[in-house]
Amino acid sequence: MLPIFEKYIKAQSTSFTDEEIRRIGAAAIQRKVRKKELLLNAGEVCRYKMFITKGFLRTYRIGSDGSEHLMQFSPELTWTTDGESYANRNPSDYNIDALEDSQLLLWSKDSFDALLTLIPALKAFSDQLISNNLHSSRNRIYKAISSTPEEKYEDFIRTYPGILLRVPLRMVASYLGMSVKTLSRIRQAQLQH
Amino acid sequence: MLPIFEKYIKAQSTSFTDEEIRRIGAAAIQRKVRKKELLLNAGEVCRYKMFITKGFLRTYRIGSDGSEHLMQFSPELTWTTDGESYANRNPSDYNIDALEDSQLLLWSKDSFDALLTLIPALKAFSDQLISNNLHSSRNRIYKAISSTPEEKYEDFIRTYPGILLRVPLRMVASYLGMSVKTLSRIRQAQLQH
DNA sequence: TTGAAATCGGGACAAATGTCCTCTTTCGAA
DNA sequence: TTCGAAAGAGGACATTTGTCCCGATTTCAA
Repeated sequence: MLPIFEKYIKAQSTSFTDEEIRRIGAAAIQRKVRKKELLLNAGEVCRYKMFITKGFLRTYRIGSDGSEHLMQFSPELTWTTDGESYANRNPSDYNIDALEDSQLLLWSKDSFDALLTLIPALKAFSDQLISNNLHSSRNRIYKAISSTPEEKYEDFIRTYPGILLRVPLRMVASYLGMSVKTLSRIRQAQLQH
Repeated sequence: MLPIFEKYIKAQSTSFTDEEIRRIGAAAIQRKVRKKELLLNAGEVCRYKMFITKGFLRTYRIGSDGSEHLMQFSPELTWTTDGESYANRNPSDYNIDALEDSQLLLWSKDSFDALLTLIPALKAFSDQLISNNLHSSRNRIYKAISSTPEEKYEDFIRTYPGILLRVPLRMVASYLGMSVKTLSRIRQAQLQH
């Protein structure tokens, strides 16, 4: 798993020395999970920042009526955590589980914080990830309040090509905030062309 | 304006020395704007971080069909900018204008960046603001994909009491991603209780 | 002060969306 | 392999939501 992570880091930023990359990787816990395995249970504190070297995770929340609402897809070579719970050691509102057998690197807050002070380039990289995250969250809000279901679906397949092939439609519908029925109607209408 | 800002900063964080607060304030440009005045025009680069000492701003985006979509309300004692445009000096997709006569403090990226390196407490404070922003954005996404219009409205008046009294209903409807008609129906139904 | 524009509620109607159901196919665990 | 569960399409129907009107009131700028 570490070679995958190292290759990813080098592709993302040229600011790291090889020694720094080695230290970051050395601080990680390696973990393999099977499909459907739970990595974070709502109510628990999210103790780790996670990097997915292989596989596919999702982050979702259970509504008061018991329904699942999918907040995030996390394919390989992306990061995930509940930042709020991780930073403040609060119980999380979210669940994270594996949609496919996956391989992960985990950093506890203590060890990651130590790396951040030790390696300024990591702090800059982490800030950049947060900034990107904020930007894409704003875009998602904009689409959620401004687009029709058709537009949301088209935007989804444009922005995340490939995800559609890996997850059930009901998860895409949940992510987009519409019923499976609406999504399947849209797809049916598009077959007419 | 500066005394208001200084009082705000002291209330938010005890990590600043008086001298640091003075320097931060000294780097700001003071600006007064009249209601309806435009502070950022879509297509322009957002050159400033803004702090509202008095008044009320909004951030919105114009859809391809010409409709306004309200992304953010910014009352007094809050910050606003288009972070994406500000950080990368890209043309912005957003407009920012004044909903009331307002008084602002503006920092250009160059002068704010200088402050960030000079004053570590400011970097920590700024990181905290971004973290809060990301957290509330996630919550807004969750509500957008999981709540009925009624729930969105009730959550809005719970989360932002007071805003409803200061802005036209159509802006609240736009912020929540529903038509004015739907919002007015919900309000009508609530009068029955 | 006055006239134009904006706000907001309401009615009527059409369109979109959700729920509930069935049926078929696929998937997954024993 | 086999059996039960999940996925996904589709029909029927009710509900919700949006659009297009109108009219009364308020707001704003000349």
